[in-house]
Amino acid sequence: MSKLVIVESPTKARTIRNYLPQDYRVEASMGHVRDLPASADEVPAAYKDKNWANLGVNVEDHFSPLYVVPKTKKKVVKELQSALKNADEVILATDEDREGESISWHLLQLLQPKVPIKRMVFHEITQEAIRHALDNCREIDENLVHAQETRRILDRLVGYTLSPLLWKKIAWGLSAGRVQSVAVRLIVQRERARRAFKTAGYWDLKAELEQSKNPFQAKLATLAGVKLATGSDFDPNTGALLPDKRVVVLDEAQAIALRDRLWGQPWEVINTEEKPSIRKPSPPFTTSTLQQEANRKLGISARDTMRVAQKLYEEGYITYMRTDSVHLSDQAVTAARSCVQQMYGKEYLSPKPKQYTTKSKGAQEAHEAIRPAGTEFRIPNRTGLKERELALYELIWKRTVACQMADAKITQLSVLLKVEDAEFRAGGKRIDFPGYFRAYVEGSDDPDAALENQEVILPPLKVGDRPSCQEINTVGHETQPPARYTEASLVKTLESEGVGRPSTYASIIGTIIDRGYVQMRAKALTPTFTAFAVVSLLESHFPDLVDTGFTSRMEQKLDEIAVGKTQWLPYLQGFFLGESGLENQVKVRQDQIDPAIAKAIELENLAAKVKIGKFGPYIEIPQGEEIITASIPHDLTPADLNPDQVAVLLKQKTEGPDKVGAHPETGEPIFVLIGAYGPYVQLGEATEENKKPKRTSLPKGVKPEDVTLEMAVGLLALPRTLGGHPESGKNIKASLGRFGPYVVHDQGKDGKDYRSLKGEDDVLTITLDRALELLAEPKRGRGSRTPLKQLGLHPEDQEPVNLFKGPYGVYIKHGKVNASLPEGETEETITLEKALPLLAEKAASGKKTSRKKTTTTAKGTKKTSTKKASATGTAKKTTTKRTTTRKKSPSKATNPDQSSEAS
DNA sequence: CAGTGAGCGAGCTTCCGCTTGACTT
Repeated sequence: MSKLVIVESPTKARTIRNYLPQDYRVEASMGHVRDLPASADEVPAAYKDKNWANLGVNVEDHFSPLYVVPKTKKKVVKELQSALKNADEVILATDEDREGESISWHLLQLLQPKVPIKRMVFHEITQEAIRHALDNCREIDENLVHAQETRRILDRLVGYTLSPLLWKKIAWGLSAGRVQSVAVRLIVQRERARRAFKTAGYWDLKAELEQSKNPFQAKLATLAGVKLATGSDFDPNTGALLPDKRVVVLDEAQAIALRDRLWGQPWEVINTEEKPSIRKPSPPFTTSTLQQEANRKLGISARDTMRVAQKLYEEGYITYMRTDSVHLSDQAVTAARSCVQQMYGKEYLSPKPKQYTTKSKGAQEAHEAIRPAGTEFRIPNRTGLKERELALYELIWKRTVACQMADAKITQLSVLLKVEDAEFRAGGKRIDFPGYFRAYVEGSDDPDAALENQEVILPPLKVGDRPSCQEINTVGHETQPPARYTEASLVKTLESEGVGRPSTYASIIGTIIDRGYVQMRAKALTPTFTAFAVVSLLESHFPDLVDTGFTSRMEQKLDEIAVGKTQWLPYLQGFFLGESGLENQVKVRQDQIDPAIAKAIELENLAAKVKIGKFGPYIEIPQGEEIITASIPHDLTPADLNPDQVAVLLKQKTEGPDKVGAHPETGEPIFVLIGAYGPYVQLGEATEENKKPKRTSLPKGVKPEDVTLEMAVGLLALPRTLGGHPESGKNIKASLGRFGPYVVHDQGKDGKDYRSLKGEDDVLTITLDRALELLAEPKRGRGSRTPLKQLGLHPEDQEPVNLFKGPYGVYIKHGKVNASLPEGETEETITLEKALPLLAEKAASGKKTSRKKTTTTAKGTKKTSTKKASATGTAKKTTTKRTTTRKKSPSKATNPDQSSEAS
């Protein structure tokens, strides 16, 4: 018998195993093990007919939730159950935050252990900390569990009542939620501000001066005693000059006149100022700040940052990467300080060890800040890490070490000069002591601020000096509209408002892109027409829910619930039930909202009306009696749509499409049109008998106006046969596909071998030789790398059975079936004979039902059958039987008498 | 993929947060 310890992550399990006695077995739960049913096919048969089955919460019965084990967690639960059989004690060691406490509670509910149970928490993985935790076990904190459950239920209620309203009023498959809708709204608000922004121009003067042969620069500061306008005097949102600003704004002519008037006049220094200041190092990384900095300094997306960080964590380089805490353990502080001393010397050490305090709203601080792991930090270039992993580790190392370094000491210099009635200012900066600048300077979205650690030298100047003027230049400025959000700046805003959690920042952006609310343009998050429509609806009917303050108010209540100050049930009742509750509010809106209005988007300066249709956005223009409609290409957002483009779309409909010419052989006309998937060429007109004339999209980069007759004929003739393959004799063809131009070697029943064309290739002119060259290159991507070892051919189909190395170990591959090596087998010991039964077993069990998301957005015309679950009645039944289901209201959790109704 | 936009009306979409999975068609 042994003691079973359950933690959340397998990596953590592996580490703490070393610090526990031999008779302790450590397993990982892999996060939550139960949840509300995600969709209809997860609802157990016994609940299918309940009207709340889909919601997963029985609002009428004390908001009792229906919990199921999701398909992906069945395996983990099974393993935990079998581990439990040999245990004489269970120790729940999940994280000490709201979600972690809840995971422990769910494990208890699900496993129903008959042996003693303990709850243990620790914040550091050291021998001492774990021993201490083991000696100080406690009970599960029911209040904290209630707080989590309240959060979970509230999110479900918001998401699953608002989303259906959007389906009815705007478009199929849309979504709304406490977090995503706030994110989308922020992005839409920013775009609105950009649209409303009026660029303003202002001018100033810059003088090139010289004092004792030392050149320096000065900028016009005041004119006749009045301050000259600078960028900060304009409203960043509208671009207009802020009211009540006593400033003078120069236009170009005035600036030139002033320059000419001042030219040749004597200059005099009238004041000098020296202001000492210090800069303090930024706190160590949290998930959010790491994502921001990796994005700014390394150009890595939030998702990739987390992937790389996970790898570093698993390999023991850094501490846990999903955290909202800036706390450093004592050993971390000591390690950082010893790094400073060794690498930079004693004078660079901060006088005292530094601790930072977390400022974000709603932080739960279950973990440390992200830092190099261990009691001694490994020096980045001695780790053997490469590329992104090295870059990210180095970033983390520097930031952590900088935390324990001395402040930087700077002197700001300011010299005021007078010429006629104008005053110029020269600014300088002297770094008296670089301090932590030696290790780390925080990146910034503002390029000017990135110069933080650079000196600006001024010659020694004193009052009464008369420097000579070499040159005066006029400088024009234009106010810039507020920048679109990037991943980094959105995460920053969400975090500071307390919206979303470390584990979700990276996926929030994925969600709103998947739903078709946002497109990524270079680094800028650009909202779509759908986002405009959805945000308008939510703002006018549910303003509270899409306000950033909603989450902070919720968090406040949850905190009260966690300490027992507030009851969870009345809070949910107040939120959902009654006259002003969400349920009724949605019902009322159901009748009030006119879909025609909800689907329409008002954009100023645009005669056309934009509407959200079944297949995406389209424009609508009244033309006399009738209304003309035209699709807007899917990759066009409100930011791109201007009157010119509207005119083109309109013209195509009224005057017919642009004719490129007549086909040289058939004489049929060829047109260029713009549709939802962008510009395309069409042979002949669409008529009753020829409903679908031949059409081909233009290749990327080709503009509709550049299409020649020759090109159009070539495109319409695709796919083009290049000739036979010298070995197989089968045809090689070139064509355009979903992912751009390609060549294909069609080997009949042996499948097709595809290669994408490279940048320099043209699908219309590519030769057979070049195609063969491309086909000879190995396929890109991981699926077709060279195998580690070839085991031989499968006796059934004579297809190769090979060994590959994946990120999770070596696996056997036969066609599409992958099987991992069983315990005890290695690359050397495995043979074809041993591999065959493994593959057969995998093929039998591997009838994956994982539903593939279509890549089309909300409006996508999904062609795949959505009736998978009901189509196989028998399969469904067995699934339901295996589902461990418990309906249990948390209030009953402490009352064992009532839990017998379960299952 | 397909160049539509009305609507017979079955059955479906959708939330947030915790974790790793096994790749790619």
